[in-house]
Amino acid sequence: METMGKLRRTNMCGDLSMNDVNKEVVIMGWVQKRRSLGGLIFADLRDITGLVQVVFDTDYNNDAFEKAESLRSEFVVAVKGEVRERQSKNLDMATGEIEVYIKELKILDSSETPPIYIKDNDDVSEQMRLKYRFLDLRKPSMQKNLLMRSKTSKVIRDFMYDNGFNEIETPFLTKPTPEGARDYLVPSRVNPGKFYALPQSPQLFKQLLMVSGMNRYYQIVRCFRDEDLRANRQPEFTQLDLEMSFVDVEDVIELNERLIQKIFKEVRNIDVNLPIKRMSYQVAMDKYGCDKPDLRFGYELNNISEIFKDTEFNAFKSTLENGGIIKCVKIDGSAESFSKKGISKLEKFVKTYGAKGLAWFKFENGVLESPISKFLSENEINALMKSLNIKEGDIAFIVADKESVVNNALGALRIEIAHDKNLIDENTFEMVWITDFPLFEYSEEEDRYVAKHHPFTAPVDEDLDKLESDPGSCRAKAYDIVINGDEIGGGSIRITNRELQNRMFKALGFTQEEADEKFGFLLEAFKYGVPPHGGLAFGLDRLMMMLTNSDNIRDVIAFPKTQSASCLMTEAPAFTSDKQLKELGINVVE
RNA sequence: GCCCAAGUAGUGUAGUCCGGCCUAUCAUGAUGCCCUGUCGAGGCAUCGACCCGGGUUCGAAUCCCGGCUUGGGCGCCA
Repeated sequence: METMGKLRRTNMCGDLSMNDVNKEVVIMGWVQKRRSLGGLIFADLRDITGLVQVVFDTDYNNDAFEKAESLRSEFVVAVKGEVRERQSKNLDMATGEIEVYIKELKILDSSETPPIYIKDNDDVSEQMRLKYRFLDLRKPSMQKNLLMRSKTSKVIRDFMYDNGFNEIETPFLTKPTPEGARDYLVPSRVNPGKFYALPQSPQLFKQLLMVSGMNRYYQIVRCFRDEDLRANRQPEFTQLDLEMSFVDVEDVIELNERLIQKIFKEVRNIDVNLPIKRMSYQVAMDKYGCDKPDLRFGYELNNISEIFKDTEFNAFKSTLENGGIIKCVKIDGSAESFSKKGISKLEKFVKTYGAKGLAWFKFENGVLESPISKFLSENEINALMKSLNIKEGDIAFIVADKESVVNNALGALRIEIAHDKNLIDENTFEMVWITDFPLFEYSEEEDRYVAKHHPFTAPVDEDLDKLESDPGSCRAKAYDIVINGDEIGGGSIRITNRELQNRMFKALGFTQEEADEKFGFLLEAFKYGVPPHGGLAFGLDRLMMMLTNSDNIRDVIAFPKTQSASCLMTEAPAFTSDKQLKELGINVVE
């Protein structure tokens, strides 16, 4: 192998163009592909900017040609040569109008045959990609994603700086949290038996920074949650976390809209019109069955409980008697595309969300078809047809169950059908703020109210009185930004009054002692003058999925974890030595 | 914790339902040779694989049981 010697790059591969013809250039990079024609060798040279064809010609420079015969894929080389206009241009290639005739070749490193191809859309398994991530990241699409992520961070930092935010770091070694996701724990060597937790978010620290008078804080920060993974969930992920003093809901939303607008403009050259639309939590649940509606298509849900209030049909009757509801989603004019087999697949689909079944009505060739029509009265059928405005070719799917199951199942079904029917345009971005979240939700498992957002979220002013009397109907000063059915960010105005915070803890079922033990430092800080404040956190990884049109979070993270939270490249997590465990005061299991 | 899908040369696959004709298909790759306008280069030759463990059977890539790994989903994710 050789060194670069005195050679230094004058140009990047992908930047060369007709403007460089006849110039002498030095470029360096990886051999994408060598094509030998005997006395003439072509090679595509790759660096982060792209590919350029280099030519080794016996008639031009025989020394370079002879060395080039040993070149193989992924060898690292430095070449000096002359840019020439091509005889036959390759218009599929960004630099296809030119090529570089090589007069000096230095082979800086060789390479074994790579276990995966270095090209996009290579069909290689996720397992191989992750094990050889350093090679996977050589692919243009992955480099493009990571560069876009880098640019997004820069746009964010510029915006935050220009708007008076201060970037302040908060600890990674912090205190286990009682509510919320499972913590990743870190044993303390000098405090045997005690543990730090990695932060699920810097929530309390950023609030304390407001108490400190830092006015506006932000951080692009890693957060950790020891929960099961999904296509858009990693155990460690990155948030743009921000907090502002002396603000209410409108101020936070207004600032963040401008940030979103700027990101989409500068990163993707997409115009986002402000203000972004708003929707209350209640409306979102009623119409879309979830608090992160995908608004790129219709298929709204309809509550049809009223129609069946006196029904004799047992399945509906008992549902209503037990406090459940009946909702449906109507699919316009495509009844014929739903075969019996297709419908039974959808039924199986909704069952994964807890629905007991999926009823349907199909109106085709003037005939109403339904597996349950014989159980319903003519009045009920007519009322249903009328209220849903069912026309020729329509089909409606119905789920009857308790409200959460109905919303869950039909909310997912409308998305599933939209996907099946290819209704979703990947290049549109439908954004919506979801507001007026409930402050609490009831946890059957714990038999108490838990915070819907988190325990530091302020109730809306009008609902303050109901904190004790009717917690279930209290709304929160909380808001989520949803893009294309994905929750991209969320936040709230915080409680800044010690008394109110104590009432909140009480409503959540904490005793004073528990509250003091878990959040004493916050309550202590609240004794000393707290400005009104609130903020928001964006899931940066999910935002990058949007911006890069990725359907998987791993494609926007350089070194992600697998579904079982391991890293196939480093083989983390790993067993450690008994010595290390003993030092940490952890009993060694024999 | 649960459900679903997958695991065959370096890589991607066919074969698996219905066991034997599998000495396992094809593509790509790698290696060597030929070739001065290729760019999905071409031609000739060669190389290379049934996830692990157990079982059924005369016989298992194929059937059964257990496990591991990867992906998707439910629960979970304040």
